[in-house]
Amino acid sequence: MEPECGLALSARKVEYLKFIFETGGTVRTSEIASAFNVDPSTITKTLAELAAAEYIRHVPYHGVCLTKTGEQHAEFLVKRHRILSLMLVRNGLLPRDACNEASRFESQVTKKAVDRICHFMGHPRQSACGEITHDEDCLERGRGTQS
Amino acid sequence: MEPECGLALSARKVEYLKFIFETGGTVRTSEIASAFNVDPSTITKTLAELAAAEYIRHVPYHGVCLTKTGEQHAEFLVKRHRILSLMLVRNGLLPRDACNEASRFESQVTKKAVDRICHFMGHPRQSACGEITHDEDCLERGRGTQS
DNA sequence: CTTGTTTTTTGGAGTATCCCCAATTTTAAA
DNA sequence: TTTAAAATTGGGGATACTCCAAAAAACAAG
Repeated sequence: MEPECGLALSARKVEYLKFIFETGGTVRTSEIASAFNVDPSTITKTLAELAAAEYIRHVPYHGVCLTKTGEQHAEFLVKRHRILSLMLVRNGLLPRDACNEASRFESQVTKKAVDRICHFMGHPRQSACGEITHDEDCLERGRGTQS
Repeated sequence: MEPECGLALSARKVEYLKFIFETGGTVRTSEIASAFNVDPSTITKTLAELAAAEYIRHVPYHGVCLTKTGEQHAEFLVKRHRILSLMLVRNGLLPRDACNEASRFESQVTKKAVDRICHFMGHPRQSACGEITHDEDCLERGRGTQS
């Protein structure tokens, strides 16, 4: 695994991908556009990039859905957000603020770091903004493995 | 105080400003360029922007030094880095990794959040990467003040 | 005090990531 | 089948980075 694993997507793309994941199924351009208050044409362009990277399948004029890869990655993105939010809450922030701060910086935090924080916190199931599910990687990591 | 206080500078500018602060006195373009492994012309341009924002004074062909504002801000930047690094160490990361992760995302963390984390951690004097000094704002914040 | 080396700056250009508007295309409902 | 809504395309702009080549300034040595 590359050391910078988890930094492939920009902050904005992370937000869009999480939104698609959480909405579920086929998501329309207009849904994303209004959720983030940006012009639909901006969404179309970003979706094209996410599709090129094979995170989503885009049927023009109909909407997008996650690929298998996209879904796995989105699971990580959501977990990362929740682990970081929880860490902030456990370090003195209000849930709402924790969530906002995390959204701003989470795209810059590696998977390795998230797994270690997760392990340190005892693989919690509940965050400030939703449930946390744990993958194999995460459950293994953190004890002796400094890689 | 604006809610987004602390987000004025890009990640790169934060790094440059911290470097100028930590080097101290008058810093030359070439010093910054070699420290970050970028072309000197890139530094000249960024310094022009930092000078326009009045964080530094730039005497062409001679170097830059911090303004009063720049120095105060740099103190905050260094403290933010150290508080976040320390939080990561206290949440399971190795000091080196904590420092690297923090450098990547710190530019997106508000002063408000830093003050609360700092308060929560008991205004520590020592981080993974240096001493921490505390300002008035920080010592006041966090108890009841949710602003 | 002038030549030659080093440092810095200027000007030009490219990439990436955002964003919006206007016009066109497609879909879907009346 | 006409028409309104949704989506896309094409064009353009902003910010934040980056580098290279050429000009300018500084400085040291002779």
